[in-house]
Amino acid sequence: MNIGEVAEASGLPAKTIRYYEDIGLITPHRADNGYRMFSEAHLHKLAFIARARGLGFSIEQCRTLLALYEDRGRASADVKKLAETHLAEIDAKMKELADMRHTLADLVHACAGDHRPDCPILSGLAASVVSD
Amino acid sequence: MNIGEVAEASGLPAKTIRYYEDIGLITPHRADNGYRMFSEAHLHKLAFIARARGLGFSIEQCRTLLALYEDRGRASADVKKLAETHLAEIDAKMKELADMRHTLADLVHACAGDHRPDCPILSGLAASVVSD
DNA sequence: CTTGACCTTCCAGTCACGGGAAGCCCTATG
DNA sequence: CATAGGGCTTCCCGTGACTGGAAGGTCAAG
Repeated sequence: MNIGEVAEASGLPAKTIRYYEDIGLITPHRADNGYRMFSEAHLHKLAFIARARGLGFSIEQCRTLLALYEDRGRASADVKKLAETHLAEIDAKMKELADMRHTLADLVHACAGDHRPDCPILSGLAASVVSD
Repeated sequence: MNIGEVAEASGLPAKTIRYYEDIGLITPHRADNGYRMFSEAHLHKLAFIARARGLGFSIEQCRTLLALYEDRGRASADVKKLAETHLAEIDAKMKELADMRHTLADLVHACAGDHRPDCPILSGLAASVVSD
């Protein structure tokens, strides 16, 4: 398969697939004309990566996941550990966002949102400092 | 004040403050020796930016917020609108993370996490494709 | 006079791509 | 057989918001 076909089949843009080759995630063969040639196994890997990325794993985490996937002697504990690490990252981000959301929602709630200039959102951002 | 002092006082790294000058968010004066000289008003602005960034506003949103802040004739509706836009962005990100978290937590839950190689996490990422 | 802390500019790297240019390859059609 | 189109190639730049580091000027203390 050419890159266009695997792009279609995997859902990844061709640009992204080339990038993945650049950083050594996949190594397609080359036809005589220089075109990349992908096997079913390559497509399989790309789909794997696409799903892992979709779950928010970083490229380096995907690299590790792929290595574990291809290692028939892996321990599922290693995979689980990586996934739990990522889960913790997600939780941390969610908490950060929730904190932001909380503060911001309060400010938005307090703001009249009319034609007048006084605005609790701006006051909140300016915080304790008085004037300038 | 020198950059070190405003960095300390605003909580922003000196590097970041120089960057903010680069992109035109602040324009400190210069002493004869070339050092940046910050006034109280500059510090005030930096603290404002730091808080807005802390709430997740982008640099460009901060630029707009600053302009509104300094416009005595602004309408609070404009500020509120920007804040609500950002609130919606936060909600979108939270939903994305929640979806990821949900799927990932299911996979993690299903994984024994022992010395054996069979792993639902990897199977889940490999999804419908059979083998290679 | 030297040391060390501070300041300056500039360049490169981060992460994970995306846009676009310049040019080769292949197929179909007139 | 020429050409038009679509697909493929490489290469380089840009994104956001910084961060790290090198090379060098400045200042106050001892």
